[in-house]
Amino acid sequence: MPARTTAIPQLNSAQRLRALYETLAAAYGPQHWWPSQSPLETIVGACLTQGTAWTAVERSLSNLRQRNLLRFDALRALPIAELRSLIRPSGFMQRKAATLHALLDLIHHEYGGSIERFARVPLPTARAQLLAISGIGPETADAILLYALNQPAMVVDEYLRRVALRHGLAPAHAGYATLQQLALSAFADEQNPAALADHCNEFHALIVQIGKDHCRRTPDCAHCPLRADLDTHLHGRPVSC
DNA sequence: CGCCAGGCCGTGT
DNA sequence: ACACGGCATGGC
Repeated sequence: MPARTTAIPQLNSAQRLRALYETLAAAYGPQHWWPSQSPLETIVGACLTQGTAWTAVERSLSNLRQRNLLRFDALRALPIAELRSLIRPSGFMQRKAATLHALLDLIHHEYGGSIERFARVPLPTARAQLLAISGIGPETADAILLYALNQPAMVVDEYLRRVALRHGLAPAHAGYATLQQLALSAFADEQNPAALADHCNEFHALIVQIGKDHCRRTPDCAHCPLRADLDTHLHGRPVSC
């Protein structure tokens, strides 16, 4: 029994998250998220992707793009019924159309339709305004803050929850805020907000990538890039990912 | 056919 | 505070 001859330092959860991040980054490389042409498109995509496969979202975005409607004023002027029909492919169209419209109204009334200006608002303020809109919950709010407004908001999703649980990094009952703090703790040494935002950006994108590849409800851990480094970096004992 | 996808809300315990 | 069903559509 092998008894490791060299002692492997016991890492705390923040260090383990950081190791997990580095492992994913090495395995997958830069993700270049969010896949969109503009902040407005990012916002629309963030709303449309709720509970929906991204391929379906692309069809909706394509509908809008073909009609040259991925512009703020044009999109806001679009009658709600037409918006519904154009975003139909991504599902939940009633709610999503209403949510999108409410969001465009917020940006119009509070920031003169300038996403730029919205992006300069302090993160907690912008987050509260987003969460006040029916249909925008914590994950969508943080996705908009991070990928459209370049704010250092860590996005927590089901994949991160699964990874954290399976690696013993969070209790089973951990809620959104707990998981967000946990993920952020990996970058506690980063004081620069812009640099922190870059880490948040990459981290969430990597989690989604590995999630799609291996962490579905029926996990495929056989070729998971986290598997090779589990023993050495994460906890020193075999754990499924 | 059944399950799932880059969630959120309202309701019932 | 948490669990659960509904919301809609399309890919596999």
